[in-house]
Amino acid sequence: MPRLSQKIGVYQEYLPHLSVDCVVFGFNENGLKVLLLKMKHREEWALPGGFVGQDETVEAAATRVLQERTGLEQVFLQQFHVFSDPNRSEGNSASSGDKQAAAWLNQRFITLGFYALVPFDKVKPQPDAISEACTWWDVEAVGSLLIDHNLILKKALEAMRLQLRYQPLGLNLLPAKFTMPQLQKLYEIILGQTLDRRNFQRKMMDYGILHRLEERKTGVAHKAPYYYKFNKQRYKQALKEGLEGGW
Amino acid sequence: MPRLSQKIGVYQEYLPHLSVDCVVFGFNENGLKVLLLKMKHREEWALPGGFVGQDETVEAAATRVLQERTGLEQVFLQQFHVFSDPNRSEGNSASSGDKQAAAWLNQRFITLGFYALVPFDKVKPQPDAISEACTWWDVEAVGSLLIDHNLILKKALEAMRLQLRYQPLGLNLLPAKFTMPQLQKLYEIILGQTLDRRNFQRKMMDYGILHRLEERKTGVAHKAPYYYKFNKQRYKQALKEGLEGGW
DNA sequence: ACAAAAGTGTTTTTAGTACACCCATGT
DNA sequence: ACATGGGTGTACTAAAAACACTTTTGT
Repeated sequence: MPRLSQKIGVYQEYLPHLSVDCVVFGFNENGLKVLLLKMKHREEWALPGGFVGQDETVEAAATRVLQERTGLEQVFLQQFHVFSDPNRSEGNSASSGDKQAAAWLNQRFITLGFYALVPFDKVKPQPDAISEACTWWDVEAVGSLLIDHNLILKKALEAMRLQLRYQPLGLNLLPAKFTMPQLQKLYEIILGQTLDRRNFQRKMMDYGILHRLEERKTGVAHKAPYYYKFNKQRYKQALKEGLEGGW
Repeated sequence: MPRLSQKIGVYQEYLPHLSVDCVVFGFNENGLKVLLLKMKHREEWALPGGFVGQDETVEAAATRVLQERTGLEQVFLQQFHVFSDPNRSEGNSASSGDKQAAAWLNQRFITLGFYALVPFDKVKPQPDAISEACTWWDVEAVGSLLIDHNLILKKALEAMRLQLRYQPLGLNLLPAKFTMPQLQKLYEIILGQTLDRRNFQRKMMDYGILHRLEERKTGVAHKAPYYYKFNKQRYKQALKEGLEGGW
């Protein structure tokens, strides 16, 4: 394990040995998506990540990473696990022309896993300096990722599913106005099971976190569904106090 | 914020800026207890904590801390939150005769919160080098703790309560043989509410994680309760797969 | 014998599931 | 007009909560 002299170029502004990795979930008609980066000179894709400033909270660091990759200021962020296997980056030594960068990147890193729920359409994916691409991937279609990022993704999904049991979800994944079938599809995809349309609607309405608009969706075949909005006050209250009942 | 030269005496074996704090819960007749340390030259009590070895997982670090403070090898440990406010140790500069120690302790620390569930009677509380006492405190009677340790304790309780909704609990807090009223009291204390004795018993038995012994408690007034044991196989299975129903 | 605590059983209520019916819209 | 998807209501079922009764033991 290489030891690290703390002051190496621009990296001195960060805490050594510590990184954040963000599992950014988005949602569109085709399912649940996750934002991935294609590193230069590498086959694998990776989760967007970054480091923690000397004077920054880990949440702020994750928010900053998210802002840089998605352009979004306000995101729903959730810590879910710390990954600290000393060999987690095994066989992934960074080889860069920049010696400082290589020294920094070859440290042992303990990474803090965050997951984020973001509105798919509002995201403008931006690669970072060491990446050549940044795009959405269908969660089902994700291949082999950098180091332990597959594990991090798996844990993020588990954490999100668990959270869905007792917290509302959707405010940060759906547009401001959305239809009930959209919301249902989101739940089905996250939970990995189909749900009864009619029971779903009733249960959601019973939670009291939704408000139905007069407006209906236009330009659709068949009966036009209503639009709904979240009642943000009740939604936030439910985030704190929890919902009852599971799926 | 003081910068840190990494190599300072014995501390070079640890990762800088990173600590673990353990909220160790125990349980006896009088309620839920938490293990606290009284620091030398300080008024406040503190959670047992430590640092992460250069080549150690954070779980191993927490386990090591637990082993040192309680003598226990096998403990139930759970990551629950990362505390990273840059000002969390505000007004708590360490003043030690040992300059190296002071420099180390005055770094900014991001701390990883763990909670542990341990068998109260089996614990032999051991103060560490910088503490003058290590004892159990009733969770309800805990006063003002060092830096943000009150917050860490509060979050640990919340995390434990949440986990109780979908996971079994008690194997690591109760003796091998225990009575149903004991188990119920544990649940009541953790949940902060009273439960119906009869419904509780039925629900617990329906989970299928308990096995009733022939033996009954002796030397008690009134009708003697049976002893129960956990079925460890089913218990561990339930830990993974979850229990249904909340409280 | 009686008060207190424990074990077992039943009723009531609530929440979850399954399903039937009607409505609206584009083809 | 009809196929498809959306909205509403009702019956059925399982689980949770409330409650009654009996048993045991020390005083």
